[in-house]
Amino acid sequence: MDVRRADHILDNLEQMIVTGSFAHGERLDEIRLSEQFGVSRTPIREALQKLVASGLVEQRPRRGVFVIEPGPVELVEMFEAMAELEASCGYLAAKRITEANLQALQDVNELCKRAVAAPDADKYYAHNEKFHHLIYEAAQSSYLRDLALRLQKRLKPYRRLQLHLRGRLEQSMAEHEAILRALADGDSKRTADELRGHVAVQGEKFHHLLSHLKSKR
Amino acid sequence: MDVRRADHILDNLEQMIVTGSFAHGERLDEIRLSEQFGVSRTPIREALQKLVASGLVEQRPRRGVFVIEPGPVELVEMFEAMAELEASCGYLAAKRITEANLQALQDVNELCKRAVAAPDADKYYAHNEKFHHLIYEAAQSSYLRDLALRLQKRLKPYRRLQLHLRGRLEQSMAEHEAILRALADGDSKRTADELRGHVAVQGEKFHHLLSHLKSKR
DNA sequence: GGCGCTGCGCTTGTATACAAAAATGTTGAC
DNA sequence: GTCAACATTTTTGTATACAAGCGCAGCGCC
Repeated sequence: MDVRRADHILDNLEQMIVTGSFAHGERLDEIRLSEQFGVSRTPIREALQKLVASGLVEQRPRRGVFVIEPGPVELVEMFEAMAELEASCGYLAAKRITEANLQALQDVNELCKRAVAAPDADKYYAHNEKFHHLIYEAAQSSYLRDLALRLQKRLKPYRRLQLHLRGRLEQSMAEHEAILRALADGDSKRTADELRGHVAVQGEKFHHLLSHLKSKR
Repeated sequence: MDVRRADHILDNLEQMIVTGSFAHGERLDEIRLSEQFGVSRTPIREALQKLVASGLVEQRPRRGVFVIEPGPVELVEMFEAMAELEASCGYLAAKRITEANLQALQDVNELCKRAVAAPDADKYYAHNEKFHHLIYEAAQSSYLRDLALRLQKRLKPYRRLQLHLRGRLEQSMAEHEAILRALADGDSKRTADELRGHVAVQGEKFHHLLSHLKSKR
């Protein structure tokens, strides 16, 4: 089953952090966590190290590890980087995509379209994610793909927030269509631009959402 | 001094791996390393975990960690990703670069030019690195900058190889000039293209070098 | 009253002991 | 001679014990 307890703990902690079980800047107490998970400090520390490496927490020597709640600036930067990574994947994908890949993308996009028509935001979210994963794959560069996957995962909780904005689903679909056309044409620059815009708009929407929430208080 | 032994060990191991102290696929023996460094297995394991996270080694559960010697395919993919990251940084930098940043770039480029004239490959290498770092900074996106820095560090040992190819220094300088012109013009797309080409050519040269070495055997 | 010093407790970092799984060597049957 | 099953050894993963630095309260000094 769980051959290594540390791996299990890592997944749990990751989940807890992204779902906000810890306050901003809170110290992750090794002893408390070890009691909570029913293991010794060793596997806890192992998991914490990996969290540090993944960038979810910050380690201050001899002080402990603290959860990093990225501020607005960091988040905008991350969305920006995501836009660039997607643009890069699209740039390469346009040159290398196979008929089969393109067909798969169109199929997934069809599913997206139906989710919009429903409308079923959750379903759309899932298919949309698949759509982007297919583009990462089509770029045929595992290093770039892994970068994109990692950052996408990191941004997941924030991307979800802005999905329920009115009209966003329809707009997103239109962008998908444009991306598909560019890919089908094998136009790498246009694909890159369309993808960059598609992701950047998410960052902007998110930014608006943030300022909105702020002004409300 | 060395408040945490594990950090020191990590740096050493990193160095040893990139300089080829270990054979391809060799298992990093925890006990041997702990004797070698004069510490217990605990800090060794901690360092190994970080190496796993950084992608220099691979961990197979209950088997140990093994050094990953990236094959030709992986290396080409990494150079490709580097080209894309640099292009992205350039794209953003062209929109955001300040006069001061631009001047700093031009100054460093002047140093590069002198190193070429000398010719001093080592000095050129150092200044060239600074040149690219300045571009990462000018992009004003710390996330993207960190990605670029990490991959650049990873590719360091391979990039060095192809620096002594005849005529490469002069060609590289010409590319730098083109990049600077595009940046000065604030032309983000041209900057991206120039940078992509500049880095991609390194990857290609490296590829040629590889096949050359292979055919020689 | 404010400030710095000192000692105690708490937490991290490291060493060692133990458990469990994989690698390896040995023996015996065919 | 080969192969498979078992025992031994080796190595990873986890628990516990110990060391060492940081924070903070209490105390004295200015």
